Amino acid sequence: MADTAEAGQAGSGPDFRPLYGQVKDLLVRRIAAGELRPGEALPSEMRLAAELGVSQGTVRKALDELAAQHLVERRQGRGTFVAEQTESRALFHFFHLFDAEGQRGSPACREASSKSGSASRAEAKRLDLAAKAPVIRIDRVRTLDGVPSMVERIVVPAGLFPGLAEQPGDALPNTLYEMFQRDYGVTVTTADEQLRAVAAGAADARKLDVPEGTPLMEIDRVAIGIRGRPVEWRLSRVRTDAHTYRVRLD
Amino acid sequence: MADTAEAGQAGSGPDFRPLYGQVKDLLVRRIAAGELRPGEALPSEMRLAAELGVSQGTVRKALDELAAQHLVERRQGRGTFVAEQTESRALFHFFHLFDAEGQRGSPACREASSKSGSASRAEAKRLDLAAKAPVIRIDRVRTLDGVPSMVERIVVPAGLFPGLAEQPGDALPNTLYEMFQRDYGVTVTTADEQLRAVAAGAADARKLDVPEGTPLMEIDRVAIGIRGRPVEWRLSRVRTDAHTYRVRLD
DNA sequence: CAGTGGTCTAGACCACTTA
DNA sequence: AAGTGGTCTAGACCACTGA
Repeated sequence: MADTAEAGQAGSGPDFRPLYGQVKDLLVRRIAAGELRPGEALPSEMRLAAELGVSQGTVRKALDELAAQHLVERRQGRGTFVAEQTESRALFHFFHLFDAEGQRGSPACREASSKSGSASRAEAKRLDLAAKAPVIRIDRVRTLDGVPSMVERIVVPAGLFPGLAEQPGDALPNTLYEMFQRDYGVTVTTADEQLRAVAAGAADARKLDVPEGTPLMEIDRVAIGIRGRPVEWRLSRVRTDAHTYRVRLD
Repeated sequence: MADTAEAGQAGSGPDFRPLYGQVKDLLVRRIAAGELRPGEALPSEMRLAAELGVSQGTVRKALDELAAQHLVERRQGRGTFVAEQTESRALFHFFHLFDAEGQRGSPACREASSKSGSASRAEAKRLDLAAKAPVIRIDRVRTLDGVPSMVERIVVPAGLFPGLAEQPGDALPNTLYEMFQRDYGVTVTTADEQLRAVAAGAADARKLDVPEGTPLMEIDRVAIGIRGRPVEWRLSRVRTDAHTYRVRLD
């Protein structure tokens, strides 16, 4: 950092990274390593600038971009804080089912069970694991506004969640990502989803109380952690008679 | 603008808007009014700063935010340009169907027809029009990689697209948004989509060459123009046996 | 009241593009 | 060579927060 700072400007070279980008990387590494914990305040802009030997404007640009990625939150007059996975934040970013009036569906949990196992080929591929690596599988049914509306199969690498397999299924909270962060230091930052329409199989039909063959929306999600690696694979099948999946494109 | 600039800082008041926000608004108005046309270069940062009596840094912040919204494009060494709706841009932002290998499906058009009419209640509501306002309806079947895969009903306010109704349906291009902007000065900036799983009806089944009752994904989209008003309602039903709808969440 | 982030300014050097 | 956006700096005043 200092070398570039002494030059006083952008510098050059093939693999050059702007100063504010280097500041960003440094802060991301500190957060990912747990030196800065969720909810904790970062040093102020002035302090960071002094520590790193760059100007306040450069630190500001780095922090602004981290805030845009929801990795930190800035609060005027208070400071900059490592983002915390709250239930409302998790729902806002990762739960997109709304009822006809545009109200976010409020999910609850039912019939959850978790088991240990070793990764199938599909699981290993999705989670970027070695063949037969240990995984934990969670099956559950979720209700929306009281009606059984989703069946979910969740698969996570056992290595990231030591002890999770021993939890009884019904002890699992409704929004897992909050627990992932609080109890295991695993922060979900992004997710890739693939949606398709499928026909309800016999098991789906029974759990969701619909006729076999009913069209369901299948949501195939891989959640990515702060280090850029997959941390969860989730396959959901959803009734869309009372709720729709909403996206804003721009 | 000048009054705030003279003060030299943020200012105050209940409905205060930062200087860079005012610059943004001004530029958006100029683009929306057609004073700055798609593809055209904006004045340079220095020129804008001089014209508006603000510093270059303030103009820069405004332009950076407009670039983040894809309203302008910045090219180092060349200038800042009003964003143009190209086919690849339209597909990138508004077409989210990918095949199993992760390649974007390449859509083509078939059996397009367009007719004038007056808005139904649902159409008037979606498009924020008066009851029975004149609309143009386009029906078409689209293929993905050669296979008939989508049926679409597109509805637009006739007032925004004078003369469009007289176009024969098969003269319509594959990506409409490019034509909306080039021929009618209507720029689509964002869209709200609602997705659900539905069963193919008799007409769907015939057009898509699938059995009646096959699960299809229905995409209900309202496209919003640069002035913030709805400019198109599009209802699509899609086969998702070979393609999936992909979203990245963060 | 001191400390924080939010806004604004002025000026510098750089890399890139075009001519 | 001239002009553009990209980066970086230094310093100012502001609104907001909490002790």
